[in-house]
Amino acid sequence: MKKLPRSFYLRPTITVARDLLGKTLYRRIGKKLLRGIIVEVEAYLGEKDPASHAYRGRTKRNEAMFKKGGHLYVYFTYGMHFCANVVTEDEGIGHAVLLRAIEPIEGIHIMERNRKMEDRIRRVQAALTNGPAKLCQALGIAREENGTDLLGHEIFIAGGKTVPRSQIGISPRIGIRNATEKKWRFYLRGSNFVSR
DNA sequence: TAGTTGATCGTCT
DNA sequence: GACGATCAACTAA
Repeated sequence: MKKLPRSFYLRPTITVARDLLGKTLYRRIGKKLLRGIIVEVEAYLGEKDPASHAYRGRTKRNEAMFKKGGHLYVYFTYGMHFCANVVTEDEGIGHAVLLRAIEPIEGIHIMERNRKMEDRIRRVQAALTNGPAKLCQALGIAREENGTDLLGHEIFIAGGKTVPRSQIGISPRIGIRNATEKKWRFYLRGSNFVSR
């Protein structure tokens, strides 16, 4: 499976968000390779978007959002969680796509360990990665991964199944308080691994 | 099943 | 000093 080229990420953010559905997200940790299908994302359009971290321009925190498309923006929130975004469009433009959920494919045992589920009561497999912070924990993505180039070898995205238009669901984003909320959340219809 | 709350801290006001 | 692109545990019914 071939890595998506830089040009994939340099396109309009909404387009990239939709096209990321069905693609395969890879995470290499040492010799171990984790893998999952992207099933849910949200677009954040920087200066045009009051809900975006980049709405008020560049700060130390959102610096990575302004990198060239194809980098990773990881932020820390609620005092305990990390969330990962795929940076889109050209350098200097603060747009990104939040990865909200994946369907685990490979390295599931390692994901369970990362999520510290070992000694817990058996859970549905979806609980492993069906939320932006869960996904990061399962894949071992944290502060150090902020700014990672997705054309590198640690974290990257490659082609997956092609998703027919009819399989893509659209809805308002989750956890946004702004009244001007747009329908910028995209997910795979019928997937059991989408967040609630 | 729905609704509420505690955890916990970096960032921006 | 307030609060958040969240989650899990808890309560009530």
